[in-house]
Amino acid sequence: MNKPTDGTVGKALSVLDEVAKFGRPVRFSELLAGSTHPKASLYRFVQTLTNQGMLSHDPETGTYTLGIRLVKLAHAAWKQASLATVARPFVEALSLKVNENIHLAQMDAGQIIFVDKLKASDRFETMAQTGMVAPAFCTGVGKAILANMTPERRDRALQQQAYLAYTPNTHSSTESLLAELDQIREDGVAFDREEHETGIISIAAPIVTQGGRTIGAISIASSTSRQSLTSIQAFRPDLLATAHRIGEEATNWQFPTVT
Amino acid sequence: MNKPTDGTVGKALSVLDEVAKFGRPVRFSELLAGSTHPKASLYRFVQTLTNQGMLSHDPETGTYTLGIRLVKLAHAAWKQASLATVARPFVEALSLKVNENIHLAQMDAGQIIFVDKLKASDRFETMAQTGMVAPAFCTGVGKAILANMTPERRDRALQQQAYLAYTPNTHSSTESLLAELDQIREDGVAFDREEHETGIISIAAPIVTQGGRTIGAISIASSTSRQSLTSIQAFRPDLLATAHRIGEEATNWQFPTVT
DNA sequence: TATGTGGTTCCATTATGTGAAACTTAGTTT
DNA sequence: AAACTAAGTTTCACATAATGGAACCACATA
Repeated sequence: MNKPTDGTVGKALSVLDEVAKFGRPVRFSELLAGSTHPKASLYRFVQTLTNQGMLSHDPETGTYTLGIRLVKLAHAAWKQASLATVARPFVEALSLKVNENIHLAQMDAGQIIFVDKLKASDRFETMAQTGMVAPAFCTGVGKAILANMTPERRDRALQQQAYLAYTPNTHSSTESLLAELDQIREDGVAFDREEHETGIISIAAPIVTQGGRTIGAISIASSTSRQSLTSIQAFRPDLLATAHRIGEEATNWQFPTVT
Repeated sequence: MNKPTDGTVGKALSVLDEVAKFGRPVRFSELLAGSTHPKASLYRFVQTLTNQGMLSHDPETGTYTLGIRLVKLAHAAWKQASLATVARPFVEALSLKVNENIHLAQMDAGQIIFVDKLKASDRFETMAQTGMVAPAFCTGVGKAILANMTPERRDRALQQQAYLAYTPNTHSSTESLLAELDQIREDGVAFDREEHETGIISIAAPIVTQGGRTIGAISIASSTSRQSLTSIQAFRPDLLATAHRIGEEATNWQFPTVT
């Protein structure tokens, strides 16, 4: 579960994950309980992180939460790092055209991270979702990415899957998943057949640079009450076109050679 | 400029800021140029951060960007840490009622960080803005917070102001600022009189817990073409009411005592 | 006043980070 | 093709900075 922990920095950063895992303000002792580090060491980590602004300490309640510096950094990350910025116009266009929810995702440590989510309907809900994580093996975007990664990376990612049975349709082993991945690679798109959440389906396509690197995926998601696995097939051309355009754009989006 | 750098962790984290500052994918040598660390040390930091997912390395171009792990963490931060989550319903309500842009901000290291921004008009632009930073001394939210901090914190924050003249109306010294802060504290609301950006004005109120701690600010922002410094006075009651409600809510929002 | 629990500090030990310098590519010039 | 250059990577002896057991403090509750 814990990364092999490289160096002091690694250990300190892992504390951030611990805090994140709680999802609420957390006492030092609670952290200590779930931690492998001895008291004094953990204490120092928390101290350091706090006056670095990565954690914030509420003296009134004696609790820690993730710090706002993270929000600041993430904003920069979101803007510079990735897909999201480059893809925005295309995603918006697609959202308006098909009038369904669009998800844009990248992979990290075998997990899917949503870097953008546009809801067709609700005006406000949009933001709160960026940064959410989901398992790769049972989501459309996840499978689309897995199917198109380099074999080494895929193997590593597959190691990290947990195969929880979220719904009756969820894959339960690497074997069945691998079979589908082959088929997805051939077909060009992946489907979420209510594998992560009952009633939610999606059609997803990988985003590939012209150099052939898979850098993310985009999906059109809907509910079984609005669409069916058959009807969402209709989105295929628009989805693939959009994914392709984003891939192109991402390729050219190298930083302007300043020298 | 650099924080007093506590420990190895501090140094490593400062590298993240460096990368963020560029706002685009960055070469190792570029980082080295702007860094105080010797080559080998910086190299190790970058290595560590990279395989921690805090940076990401594009082997094709040999550049580094901020990693997605930050986005993941920031999501958690945004949800658990702060204001934003608690304040959401109130902010939305206010946004709908006054039909102007609402900003929600917190303070970090003398800077304003926007933790939520709701645009009255544009349906999409909302997200991209969370995490943005702005100077405290020339924004409505900034002054509202400064005016209501504890003296020690305020002094520290004032040290960190740069007093750039963004517009003709921008404060240029601590003295003039302090005078206004007194008046703001008395009045209860702060105004941005085109001090940060010409044509943009706002009315802001601090968010204070029942324990008396100022934890952020909320503002209604508009353009001089839509509103005037006089007309936005009309928002005062709604703004104050909302700020007060959020303050109350934040006070009670201690984590459920689990033990 | 005792007893316990969560939080903070000490300090001798040693593991870890340090950085000058050497090396390895890859790209450019003579 | 050889000679140069610049960017990135590895090495290694050294000293700083992290470590963690244990003692200590503050504040509850009995």
